[in-house]
Amino acid sequence: MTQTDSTKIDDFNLQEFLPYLLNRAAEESSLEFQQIYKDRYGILRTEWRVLFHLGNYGEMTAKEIGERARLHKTKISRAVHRLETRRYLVRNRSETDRRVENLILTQMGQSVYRELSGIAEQYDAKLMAQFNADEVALLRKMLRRLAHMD
Amino acid sequence: MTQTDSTKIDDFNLQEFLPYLLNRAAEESSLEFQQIYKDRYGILRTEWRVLFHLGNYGEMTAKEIGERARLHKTKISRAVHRLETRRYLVRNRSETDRRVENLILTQMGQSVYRELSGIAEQYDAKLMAQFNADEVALLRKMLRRLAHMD
DNA sequence: GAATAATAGTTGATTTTGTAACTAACAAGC
DNA sequence: GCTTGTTAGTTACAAAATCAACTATTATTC
Repeated sequence: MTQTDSTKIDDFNLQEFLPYLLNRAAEESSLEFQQIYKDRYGILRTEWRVLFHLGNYGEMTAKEIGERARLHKTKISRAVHRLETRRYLVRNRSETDRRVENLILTQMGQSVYRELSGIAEQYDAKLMAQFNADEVALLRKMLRRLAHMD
Repeated sequence: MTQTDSTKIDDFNLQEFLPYLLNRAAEESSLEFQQIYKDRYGILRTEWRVLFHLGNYGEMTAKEIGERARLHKTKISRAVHRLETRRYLVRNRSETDRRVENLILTQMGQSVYRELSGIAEQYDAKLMAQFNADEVALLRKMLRRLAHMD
């Protein structure tokens, strides 16, 4: 099927459409890493995000994680429940506001986080290796801007 | 929660981790556009991808779409079914191989595609406007590489 | 300080996805 | 030309995501 096919409608080029490119790159670049935490620890994408937020930033509440990771509270709630069941974290109800619970990684959770963040670092290095340092720095900057993380 | 918090475990920085950045940027940059095709035409992400492949490349089989868009055949099958129900496309069984069906956008499908691709183009322009042309060209190139699209 | 509104988090119903097993058609080997 | 293997696409069942309604607690307002 070529560009000159009679059924081609307009001049829009999907291959250049930024949201599509971003999604394809995100899917592709996550695939391998995703497989590792799924196969090895049986955790899902959302659980990975929660685990990494706690490991990376330390003790937080569900709400704080939701804001930082841009995850909906129901997703967080279920992810926290599963991580708790696996004994990767414990909840600590706030003394000052009994609605709030502080989430804390257990020894086991920390150990899983450390192992996975090590693998993540290696994986990241491998991805970056195909570009030069300036390019990677610019890429990160642009992605942070697009993600409203700056 | 700061970096110096006692519960912080290591030196890994989530904000710099490429797969995470790519996912966040992809989610964020798709959100607004996604809302449009969802609210206006009631179609899902996978259906959007199938529709755009057919609109952009012309008549194709489910298998070809799957390869190009990196979508699993069950996803395609269901998306095609729904697009067919909405009368956005028709199936045309191949004469030479009765297993294969060529997928063709109807007038209605083409019209929806044209409207959405127009919106997509505007949206893309808006996203790019926050960077200069060189930066955008490099970003696209790097994303295509990461997505194995080159 | 009682009534109302707002917030943190959970639960349930529905939709969507993922995995595997399936059907139908074609291809290859003998 | 019949058995075996492969391919295109579908379907069934389980797992996960989404959305709205819910509980419990705190904040606000009169």
